[in-house]
Amino acid sequence: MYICGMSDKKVRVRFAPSPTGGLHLGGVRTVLYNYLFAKKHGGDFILRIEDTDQTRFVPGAEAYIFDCLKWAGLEPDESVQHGGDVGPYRQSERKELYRNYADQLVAEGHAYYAFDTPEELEQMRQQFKTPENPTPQYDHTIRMKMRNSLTLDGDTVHELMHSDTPYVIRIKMPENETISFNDMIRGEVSVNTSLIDDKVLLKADGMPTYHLAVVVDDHLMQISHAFRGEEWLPSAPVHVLLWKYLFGLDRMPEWAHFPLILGPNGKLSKRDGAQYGFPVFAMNWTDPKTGDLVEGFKEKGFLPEAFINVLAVLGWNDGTEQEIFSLEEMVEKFSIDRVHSAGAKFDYEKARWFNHEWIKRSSAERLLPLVRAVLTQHNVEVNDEEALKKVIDLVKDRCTLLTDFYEQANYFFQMPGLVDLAPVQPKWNEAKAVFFQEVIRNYQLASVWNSDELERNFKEMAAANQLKPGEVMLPLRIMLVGGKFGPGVFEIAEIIGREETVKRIEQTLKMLQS
RNA sequence: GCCGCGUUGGUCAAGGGGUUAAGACGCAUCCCUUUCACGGAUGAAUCACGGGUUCGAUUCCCGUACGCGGUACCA
Repeated sequence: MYICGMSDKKVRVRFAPSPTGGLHLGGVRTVLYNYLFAKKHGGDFILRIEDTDQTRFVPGAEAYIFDCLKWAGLEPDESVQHGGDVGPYRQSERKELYRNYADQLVAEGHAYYAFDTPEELEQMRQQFKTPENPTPQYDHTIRMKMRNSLTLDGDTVHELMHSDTPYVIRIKMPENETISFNDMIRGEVSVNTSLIDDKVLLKADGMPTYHLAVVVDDHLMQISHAFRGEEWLPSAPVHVLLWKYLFGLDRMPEWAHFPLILGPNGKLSKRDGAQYGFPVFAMNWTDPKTGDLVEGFKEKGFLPEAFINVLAVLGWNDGTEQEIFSLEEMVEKFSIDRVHSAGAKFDYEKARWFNHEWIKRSSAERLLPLVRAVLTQHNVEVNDEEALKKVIDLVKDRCTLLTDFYEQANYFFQMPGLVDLAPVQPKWNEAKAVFFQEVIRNYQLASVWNSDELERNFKEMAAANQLKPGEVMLPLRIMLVGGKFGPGVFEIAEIIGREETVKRIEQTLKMLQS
């Protein structure tokens, strides 16, 4: 899907939008680790997005990816999409380039032209299919039985190529050679070439496959480090071979393959999110084809700081007990050899915990615009910014997601929508009603309006009425908040003010009377 | 099927020949709090299995099992 590399202290991320669109956890983490590595080594972070496969390209995906990364705080220093110092970057604009290298490989005997139609390939797979080998590959054992420039005579090949016959260029995998390379995370990895098929390098439409493109681009763009997901490990030997044939192994970048992020049942998928009720994409994504909306972490109420923190720690740690890292700290402490080699299961509960931690640690200032947006979404308009800040400080400890701020803060700015009388009603009596009438009178006359004073007065009155504070505290809370939650009642009263406090007590009193 | 990569509590994980095998999430109990949280304390729970090597293996080696990935004119 993507790969990253550094050259001249510039990290470039090759990024092809996935066919389903959406930017999932694994994708963001790959970018994050690349970003951290780049920054750690004092480089610039340059993002390059490609239209690698136009037939599958999802409209809008490109802008969406930039939006996600911007939200996550991984904004590129420079985004190169069309020009740039080693551009062009769009695969379609580099078509000739790839073609030349592919032809060079053919000329040097490392690749060949293949004319087999999709039907013929399918036929081949059926024909050679056995219980031991359910998916026959186009490899050294069967390539001499197919229609290609190795089996056809020169004239036929020439004729086919100059007629309209579609053809591809395939790599000619050597027999029984061991390809080994060093992975920065896993150490030496080796594979026998006999086990790998003759991968297509150039498709019938003239576009390169990932295998050819990645090698050519990394060379031309002077990439020194290539980091990508573990799903690429099996095809790495093909890339190594291509490097050997085309540019020399000594110029090959260093490799690192990151572990996969797993869902509750294996590889994390979009379905897991739907099934288990947690997001898998960074931000909301609507599939333009199906119209399906997949909820993102942002919209779910995650702080970007928490989001990247979760991701960073899912497969990496600095060796200490520290778990909460800011982006800056991660840059400082990140090292590729502390990245794990084993896949990690994503734990949504722990992700929520990280968010809770970040909310608790964030200033009211930082949270202000986000909380205001949540409230606005629920049609709660807040004019007094200072009051909102106070409220945020008061309730942030009990918010796991940003969206929780609605429930926890809305009653500071409007009458509680629903007042839950159930906890109060059974034990309600005339004595309490009388007491609250007195509270109203007292509060209306109170000379000072602050929580300490209100609490003192309240308790004195309770004592005078021979009521235990516990008996009347809960009713007061229900009156002001509407439910059994929230910070101290008197602090709430202080913030919402005399008029509003009295009004709420009166209203609830009426409801309890009837 | 074949190939590759993995395997420390339910999950994320530290450690890497001799440790009481850290810590975190979650869970349980208690304390604090006249609400809900926060906070604090305590607890249950782990080296996949079998063989080596070694005085000693969770750690090194080999098998097995399991998981994941790959096996496309997708990336």
